[in-house]
Formats: sequence, C-alpha cells, structure tokens
Amino acid sequence: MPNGTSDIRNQRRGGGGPTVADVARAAGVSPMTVSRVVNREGNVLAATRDKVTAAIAALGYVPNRAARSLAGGQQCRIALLHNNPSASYLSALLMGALDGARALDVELLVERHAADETINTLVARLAAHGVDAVLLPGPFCDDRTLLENLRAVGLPMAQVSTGQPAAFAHAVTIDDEGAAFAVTRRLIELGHRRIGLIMGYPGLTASALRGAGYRRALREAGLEDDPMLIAQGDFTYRSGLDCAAQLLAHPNRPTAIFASNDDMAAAVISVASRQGLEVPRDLSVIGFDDTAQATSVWPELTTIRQPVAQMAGTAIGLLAATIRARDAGCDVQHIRIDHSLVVRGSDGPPV
Amino acid sequence: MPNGTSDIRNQRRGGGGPTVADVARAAGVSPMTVSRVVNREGNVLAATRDKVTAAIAALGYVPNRAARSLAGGQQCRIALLHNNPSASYLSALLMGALDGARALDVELLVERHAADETINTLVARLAAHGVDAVLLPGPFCDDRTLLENLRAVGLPMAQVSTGQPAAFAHAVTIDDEGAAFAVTRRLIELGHRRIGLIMGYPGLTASALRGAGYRRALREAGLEDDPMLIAQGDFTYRSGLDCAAQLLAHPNRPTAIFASNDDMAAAVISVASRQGLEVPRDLSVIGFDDTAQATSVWPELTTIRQPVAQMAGTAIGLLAATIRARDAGCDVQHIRIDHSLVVRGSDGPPV
DNA sequence: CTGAAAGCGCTAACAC
DNA sequence: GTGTTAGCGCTTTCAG
Repeated sequence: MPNGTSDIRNQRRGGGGPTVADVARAAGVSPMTVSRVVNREGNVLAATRDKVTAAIAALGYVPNRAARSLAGGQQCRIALLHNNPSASYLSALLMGALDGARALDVELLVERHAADETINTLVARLAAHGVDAVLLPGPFCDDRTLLENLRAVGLPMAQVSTGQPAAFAHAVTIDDEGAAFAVTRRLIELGHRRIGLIMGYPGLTASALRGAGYRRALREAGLEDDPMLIAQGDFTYRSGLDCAAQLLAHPNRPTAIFASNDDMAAAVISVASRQGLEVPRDLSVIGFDDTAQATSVWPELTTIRQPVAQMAGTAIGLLAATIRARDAGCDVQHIRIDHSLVVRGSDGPPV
Repeated sequence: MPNGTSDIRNQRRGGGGPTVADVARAAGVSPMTVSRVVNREGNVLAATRDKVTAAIAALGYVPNRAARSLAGGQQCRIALLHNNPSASYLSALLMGALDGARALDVELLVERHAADETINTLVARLAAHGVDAVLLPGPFCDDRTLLENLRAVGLPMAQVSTGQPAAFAHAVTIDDEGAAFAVTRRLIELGHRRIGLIMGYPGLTASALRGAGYRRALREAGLEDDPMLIAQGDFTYRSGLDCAAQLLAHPNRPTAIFASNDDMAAAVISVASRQGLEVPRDLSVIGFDDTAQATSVWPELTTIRQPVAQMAGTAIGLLAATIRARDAGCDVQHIRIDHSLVVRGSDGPPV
C-alpha cells in the first residue's frame, strides 16, 4: 500500500470520491454490507468483513458525512455558549468540545453571548440556528433564568463546572470544594498561617464552592477566618491585579494567596514582584484550572488541574446521547471528573 | 407572530422539522421555487418570493445542511492546523475561522500538529479525514516542506500571517514590516534612543519582517543598530521572560522594548516590575497582535492590532471559493489586511 | 419565471 | 449473514 499521501485527490469530497457502491463492487458484496462493516455492526462474517476492509483501504474510501446524517436522520447540532474572560480556559474548552463533536459526528456551534444581549434574544437565536442542545460552561451554567428558558423550549443542556447541577440538566463537574480544600491544606502544611483568597466570578456556584473549601481547611486547622484576607475577583487578570493589591496592602499581609483561577494567580505574581516580593520566597501563590496561563508565568504556577477539555468532551457526549435517544426521557446525568494538584514553582514554606 | 421562543421543537433537526415540501405547500408553490428563494437566486417574481418568505417564517423553516451539501455536491472540509504557543492568539484565530466556516457552510477540522509528528504522518492524517484544503497559520505558514507536500497531493492552502507568500497558496497578511516600523517610529518620537527588540519565533518570515521594520526605523532616525539590543524569543511568555532579563541586564539598558507579540510584551512588564522598573515610567513596552493578553496585564499594552479573527475568516473564504471552483485553477490570492497601532498605557517618554 | 423528474450517498426496514 | 427496496431533504438538470 502506498504511504497514503499519494492519492488524496480520490478521497476528496466534492470531487466525487469513492462511494459505498464503489467499495461494494470492489469487494464483491452489496452496499449494505459495506455500510455494516463501516458501522461496526455485528452479523458480518469475518471473511466478508476483511474483504470489505481491504477494498476500503485500497480505494481510500471515506464515508460522506452529509449523506450519513441525512439518511440516518441524525443531524445533531449543539451550541456552545461562551463569554469567558479567560482566553486560556476558553481555548481548552473549545479544543475538548471540538474533538468530542467530531468524534461523535455532531455539529458544534460556537456562540458568544454578549452581556448586552437578553436571554430571550439568545434563545431565539439558538432557535433560528436549529440547535438541538446547549453546552453551558461558566458563567452560563449558573444562570437560572437561562436554564429555565431553555427547559421551557425543551432544549437539553449540559452544565460544565457548576456547583449546583439542575435536576433537568446534565452536569460535568469536579469537586471544587475538595480541590480548594486541598490547595489550602497544602499551604497550611507548608507552614502558612495567613492565607489570602481571591474569589472567582461572583454568583458562580463553583466560585462559592472554592471559597467553602478554603474556609473548611482553615477551620479544620483551627485558623482564624479573617474576612480581610478574602478579595472578590471575577476570573479576569485585571481583577486579580486589584485583589492582589488589596490583599497585600493588609497591615499583616498574607504569606500565601490562593487565586480561584490561573489568570488571577498570574496577576498576583505580577503585583507581588512589582512590590519587591519574590514568589515563592516572600509569597506563595496557587492557582486553579491548570490552563496554558499556568506555565506562561514565572515561576510556573502550582495549581489544580481541572481537565477542562475532557469535561467539555464528556458534556458533548452526554448531549449527543440525549438528542439521539429522542424518544425516552433519557435520564439526566451528573458526572464528576477527577482533578489533581499539580505542584510547580509558585509555592513554598513561608520565610 | 410569536416571539420565536415558543416552538423550537418544530425546528429541531432529527425530529423532522418542516421541509421545503412543507413550505412549498403552505405557500402554494413548488419545492423548487422555495429552494430558489432560499438561495436568493434571481428569476423569482417578487410576489412569489414574498409568499414563500412568509411561509418560511410561519413554519420556522431552517434548511437542512446535510441534505443541502449532499444534493449540491458541496461538502467542503477545511483543516486548520495549529500549534501556537499563545492561547490568546489561538482563540482569536479559532473564533474567526469558526465563524467564517459556519457562514460559508464549510466543515472546519481543527488539527493540532505536535512537534514530534512528521510531515508525512500529518499529511496522511489530513488525507484520512478527507480534507479539501488547509489553513496554515504560523508557524506552519512558513514551513516549505509542508507547503510542498500539500501541493504535491493537490491540496489548496492558505497562509495566514506569512511574510513570504508562496506562488501556489492563498495568503492573508498584514504589513508586518510597516507595523513594526510604526511601533519603533513611535518610540523614537517619544524620545527613546535605546530601543530593544524581542524577536518572534525563529524562522518565521513574519518575525523577520518585524525585525526589518524595527531596523529601518532605527536607520532612518540615524540611530545605531546595537545587536545587544536584540533578543531572540519564540512567542512564548516564557521566552519573553528570558529575553527581557537579557535585555535589561545590558549595562546601558534600553528605555523601551518592542516585543514581537503580546505574550512576550506581558513578560517584559513582569520582569521589569520584578526589577523595580515601573512601566511606562522607567521602561516603555509595546507588543504586537492585540490579543486578549494585551488587556490582561497592567498597564495594558500599547500594541499593533492585527485582526487575527478577520484574517482567519478571510482565509476560510478564499479556500472555500477555491474548493468550490473545482474546475478552474482559480487564481491564488494574496490579501493584505489593515493593521493599526492601538495606544494604551505601556509606553511613554523616557525619563 | 416556474415546475417535474431524477439522484446526491447513505442507512432504515424488511426480505431472503 | 446478506441483499433489496425505499427514501432522508435538497438541488440539479431539463421542460414548459
């Protein structure tokens, strides 16, 4: 067999590449059998399957997606709503969703929902695009009005990274509370006693959960929960800057800061060094998400690895299954993905 | 007419929404006429068109893409190769490509090409996916081996941001040399005499062009072109850190640094503040691209706005046209997009 | 300017 | 196990 680069032309769409009929002829079987082999259905003699497989390889046959969805009545279109301040988070989410969509043969519509657009307009837009389901990462996953509106029009949905899964929606989450607990616990074990927290986007349940994990760790260690050590960010780098400045201005400043995402953690490092504080010697910083941003700063961030891409892919899978199960209510699923603490260079014992 | 949110169910694919036939019946015309109206073909009486349009709206008809491409023999699949170190650049590129792809009804395959994969394997993979054309942002746009390989198998391609368009490929670029000249010129006019440059990914023609613009500005101003003022980066934040440290270690350090992308410019700011240098008072910094990263640092970056999303969309358009023109050689196009200098807070006169 | 017939490539449903 | 028939929703001919 040639190395595969020689006759792409034959395989190209739009030029009329080989079809099931061609393969069938070459293999001496019927088109239907080819279809069965391609779709891995049982009930095909091993010998027959091999002949077909060989013919497919020889002709460089690639199934025509359009024909497939048309005939199968498939056509599965999922909208991914986004409006996330963190570019690194967004790319990761997109990659996962895109890969999942391709693997499952679903069409992904990436829709930005600007703050100035009403929920009604948004839902109408989804309708106009003939969307079959909606993927909701933060901050949308916690927008009850949106969730209810989507439910009202009968659209299946999946919440990614919500702290409060709806009864009628799929949800893919990590244990935000536990992860935040682990971060704080680590800082405490390192010897820190004054640990600052930069909260995430207000109103997000995941943000709240991270705050809760932080507080529990403090409480269990018998540490005081000083409200002056908590700053309200919104996941943007910019907010991280402000929060860091605020926290470090404290007369008895923290020796460690836990930021609810990597972008804000990066901002903390920036502010710290501007103030002559060296990380991690003078200040420990831990982030959350392990996006590209975590390794785009110096020192690289110790952070919680949240497999964003995998979560998005999983959510796509859930939605595709729901859409395709059309008939039954197809139970809603709440899936929890594992996270982990990845230790890099931004944290250490206090001086 | 209802507000559009009431009967999405009817419009959903896979459930059997309204078809051309339904619309035709409602409008009292033939399916063919509906098709003509939908596709904005001429030769339809205004009155007829209005009837059809009304019926479409009333039924909430949305054309079935699968059927459309199947019947039209369209099926247009474009691969977007990526391996860009900058997440913010990548998101922008992706958004533009995704939007363009949707508008033109092309299927976009987002393919990551890892460094350890050979060109042959890559091309074979594209073949296996039945790709019809390839979109090449940096660093791929300057990989002659890849370009030649793609040409050999007859795949149309578009280079985004190359400094050296191939005769057989579409290219969408900005005037990198001119932009870099403008940046440097601005710094000179601000009063700077020692201006550092952090180069982009080595081997990229766009990087070289930016360097050339920098040098021309220096030359025209009669300034010395000190090689110690030039550092070799690679577009990563990390490299920006190293280069900044190197440049600022110079006994007669620069009072301004022009970084070839925003990520590296952000790194310069970080290093500067760690060294007690305040931006822009003690050091001016200018970036390139105007990605999200530019406003994710403090002070926000003065930078060159390169409309990455628009460029990606344009490239998709070029490729789609080529694929669809199948027959003719359909001349390759080299399109230059306008850039602009956006002034924010990271630059100013030297002390 | 509009309509009728045929078929894109594939897969359901049923035969055998 | 395998083949046959029919048709997914649309657009391309080619007639009127």
